[in-house]
Amino acid sequence: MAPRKDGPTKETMNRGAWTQEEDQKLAQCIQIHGAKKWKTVANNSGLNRCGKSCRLRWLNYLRPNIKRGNISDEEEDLIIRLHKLLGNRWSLIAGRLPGRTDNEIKNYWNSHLCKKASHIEEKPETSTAQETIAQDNVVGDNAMLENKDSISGSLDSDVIFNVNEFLDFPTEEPYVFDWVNKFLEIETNN
DNA sequence: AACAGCCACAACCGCCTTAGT
DNA sequence: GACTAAGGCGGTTGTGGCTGT
Repeated sequence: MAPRKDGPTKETMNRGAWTQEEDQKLAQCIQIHGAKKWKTVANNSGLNRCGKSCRLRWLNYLRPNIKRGNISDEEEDLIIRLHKLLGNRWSLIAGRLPGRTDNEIKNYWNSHLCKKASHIEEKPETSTAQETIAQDNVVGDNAMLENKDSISGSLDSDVIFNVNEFLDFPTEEPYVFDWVNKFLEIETNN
């Protein structure tokens, strides 16, 4: 590692909850520099925050089209199913839920659904074939993701499906639940 | 009213990946 | 190809608010 340039250090960096004023400054700076160059944004915003912190604040709270709170039953169900399929890949799961962030889903999972899901696990009679399929595919998830440019199937499962269909659906509202329905159809057709 | 315990959520930390030189 | 900085992600922690005693 090269020696660090002078600048705000961990000790001098502003930390903790964001104020309205900071949010405004950040939003203005992102308008100018874009929501990508976080180092530049952090340096030019006048905020004594690191790029990571700015990024997180923008992605989770200031970004347009963010939905806050009130996760619907449908969304909850979708999260549970996606989690079965993808595991703790929060950003991927969030990508299937328009307006929701990975942090929000992660928090929601840890505080609400974790117990709920484990409770469901304890009742094997309620688990369905599609859940079994999902479990199988979680195992091969990494490999599948690496090959997501090609049509691939699960190695150990009888079920063959197109990874692109699972990961590259449009995230506009009506399509999201179609995606789940499509997923469920696999089980129905078996 | 005061306190303790619990819960939800915002933010930070550390690791890994990617892009640039 | 090696190295560095920055971005991205998931895990974890800190804290404020709520509820029960």
